[in-house]
Amino acid sequence: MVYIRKVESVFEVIAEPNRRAILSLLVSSQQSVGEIERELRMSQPAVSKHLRVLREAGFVESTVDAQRRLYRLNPEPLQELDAWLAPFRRFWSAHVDALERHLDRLEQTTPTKRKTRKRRRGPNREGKNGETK
Amino acid sequence: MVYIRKVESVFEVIAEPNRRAILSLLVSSQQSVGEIERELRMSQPAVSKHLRVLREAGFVESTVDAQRRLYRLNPEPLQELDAWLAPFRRFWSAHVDALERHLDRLEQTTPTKRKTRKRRRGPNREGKNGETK
DNA sequence: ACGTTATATACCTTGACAGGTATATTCTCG
DNA sequence: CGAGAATATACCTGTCAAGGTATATAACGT
Repeated sequence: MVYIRKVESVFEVIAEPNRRAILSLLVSSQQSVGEIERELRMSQPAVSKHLRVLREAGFVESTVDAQRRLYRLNPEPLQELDAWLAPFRRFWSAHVDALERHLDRLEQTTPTKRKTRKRRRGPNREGKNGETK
Repeated sequence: MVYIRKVESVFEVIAEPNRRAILSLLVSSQQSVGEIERELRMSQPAVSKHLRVLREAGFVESTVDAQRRLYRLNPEPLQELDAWLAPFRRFWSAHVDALERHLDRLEQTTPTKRKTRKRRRGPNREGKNGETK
């Protein structure tokens, strides 16, 4: 029975609601297992198991503090997710632009009160940083 | 037998690799089921089932073209995901900044060649749009 | 050294999901 | 109308993940 090391993808890891809760908790500060257990009202083994998954996928790191383990966030996997989103961001900005052009045309042909129409914003966020992974 | 409408979370939907592949395919243009089937080399029922999940979760919409159904992307669920990422982005930008400050201090105390050190960038992207969702 | 606290792991059970095959449905065209 | 194309659905099955209980491991304080 050859053991295949199960490398869970970023997506599978964050598919689990409790794991997302843990991540959201850690975004403000590091926490011990017991603290997570209490704040999220999960059983201790459950917390430990989710932390293991998160750790093996690189979402969190831990340091030892006597009997406690302090877990803290590691951004890389979520940055990967962010990178994955890039093409879709381009997609939806393109669509917002199209909609705006459409509204602009409507406005031109239908000269109504001509009140508030938000100004177009610059070259659509996610500037040249991010995305390059 | 009361049917509970299973509303899959954005995260569960994109946890499936084939579904992500479909989304990536649709980002460039709309496609029929048959086209997706061929391009991704999946069975037709598999494609239909994934499309059903994607449709019910709002990731895609379809229009009828004779016997075909053309599926196209709908950005909202992915925008939700983008919004979920916001706090974590703040987290990792903060850390990049901390790292830079650290490096700056190192540089000060160790006056070496003093060559290229990138300038700090402004208030960390994802300007006041997005996120408010 | 001992009891206690904190965390990890083993084992088991249950439920969900993804894929396959077969079939239903719907449209087109001759 | 009938054959065939395109898509959806039903049913079945294997796999796997998540949670629970019990237990192991390790470090603390006395």
